[in-house]
Amino acid sequence: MPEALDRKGDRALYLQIADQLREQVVTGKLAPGSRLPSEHSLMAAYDASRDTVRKAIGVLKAEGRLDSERGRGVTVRTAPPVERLGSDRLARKHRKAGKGAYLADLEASGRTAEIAVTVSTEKASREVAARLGLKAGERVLVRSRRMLADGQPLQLAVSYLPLELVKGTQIEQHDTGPGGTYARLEEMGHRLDRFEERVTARMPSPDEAKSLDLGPGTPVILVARTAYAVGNRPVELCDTTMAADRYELLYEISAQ
Amino acid sequence: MPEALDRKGDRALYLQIADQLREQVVTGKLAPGSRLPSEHSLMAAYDASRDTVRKAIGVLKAEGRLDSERGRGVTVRTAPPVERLGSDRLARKHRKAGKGAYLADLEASGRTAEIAVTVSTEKASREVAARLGLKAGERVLVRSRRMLADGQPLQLAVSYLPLELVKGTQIEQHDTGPGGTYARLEEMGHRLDRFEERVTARMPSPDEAKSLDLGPGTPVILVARTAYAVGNRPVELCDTTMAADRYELLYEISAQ
DNA sequence: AAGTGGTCTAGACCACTAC
DNA sequence: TAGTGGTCTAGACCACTTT
Repeated sequence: MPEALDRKGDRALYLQIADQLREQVVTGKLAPGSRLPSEHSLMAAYDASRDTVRKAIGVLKAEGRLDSERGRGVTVRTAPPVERLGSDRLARKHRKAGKGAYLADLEASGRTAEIAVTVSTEKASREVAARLGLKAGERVLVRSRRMLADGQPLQLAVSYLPLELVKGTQIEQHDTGPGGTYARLEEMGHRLDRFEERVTARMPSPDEAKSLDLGPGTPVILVARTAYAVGNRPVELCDTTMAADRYELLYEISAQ
Repeated sequence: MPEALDRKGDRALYLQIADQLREQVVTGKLAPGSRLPSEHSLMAAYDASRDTVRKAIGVLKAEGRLDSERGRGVTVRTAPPVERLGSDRLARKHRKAGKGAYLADLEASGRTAEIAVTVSTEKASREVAARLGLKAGERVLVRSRRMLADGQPLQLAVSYLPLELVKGTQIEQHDTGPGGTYARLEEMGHRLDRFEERVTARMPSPDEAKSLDLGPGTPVILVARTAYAVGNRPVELCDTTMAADRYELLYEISAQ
């Protein structure tokens, strides 16, 4: 089955083996969910040492193509279902009456959704202060959320609001009520005008990987949102960390 | 310097070493650009084998925190400059007269920019046909670009346009002229209405890593854009692949 | 009990960089 | 030339899953 390896050339043995395995994965010859031959078989098939075979497998794990489990073997990773997150999710008219948009959308698609919330206050870091237009050291309300769908974690979100703005309001509670934080802000007279989202991606820290249950080779998408009230005052930040293989963000842009 | 390792516990030695090195990197005790002790020194410091030390370093390379070069040593990766890509880059009024927006923006910031373009025609794949509202097998014009700034590759972009729409126009040329493809389309009567961008991220293929000159542990951001003319007809696709550590996308969203 | 992947060691040779 | 990281091997023990 394996093609011949070039043992004299420049390209490392383990990279050549990785190339051959990758080829079989991307062409579907090794179907998603199927098992690879054991390390022992691959050693024999390629006449290579165990370390060399393991290194080849490690390359494909780092690319997010393979998973391995002790005692079970190495399998081709299956693509998880993808959430499409439209930019209209922030529109006023889409603010769900009953629960937050996250819960409503997911349960509409027939899945169980959970959110774990912790609320606290702290002094604004230099970065948070700058983004909210506060003086460093002013206090902010911090709402941390971990969202799950069907038991699987999908995203982590941390919101920051000027404490002076939200003290004594329902935004300090675990449940911010129908329509969520944004609905409460508007009721208080802070009519929202626009949102700004900055998007990038990177590899997760071990903590993030654990709490999002990320496989190796899975990056995270970072969305840093600022909500501006009419008059251009920033009233909320929301930094979201999501599993890149489980999300697709959709933005509409006018040509004007 | 190194703290004691737990040689009995559950956590693997190489992970404990990785933890200690990571701590030094994130706190800045090991500054960006600085060199780590050699593998030999680390072996002695931690009383571990070379493979174990190398595995610890490998963990941090996969996280995008360290780089290594044969003969030179292991260094803390320095953050590259970040391009901010605003969604207003697509607005009609921002269409630069002289050259494409990419070149104009970069040279305005005092850097040298290059684009390598190849143009061809091919039969639309099932996916491209679906996105462009064509029948599978209809021909499309394919424009592939590789953009560099100061010699460093920043992004790869592939555009697809219905051939029937652009046959015999300047869009088939390497240089599409002032204002680029979108300006030509509008001159031809296809007034643009809106763009849709779908954003996600994943680890690069080896080919992508090579042509974007990506270090290990650096994901790519994928932006799949569809340009719609008035009347909701899709007239162009543009799929962009960019180095995640060199880009930040900025979107403005109305609260309405 | 047998088979799987996970960790760790020791040693060898090589290619590259810096001096 | 000395020192660095890159590759490859061989063998050992362990933790876990499957049968």
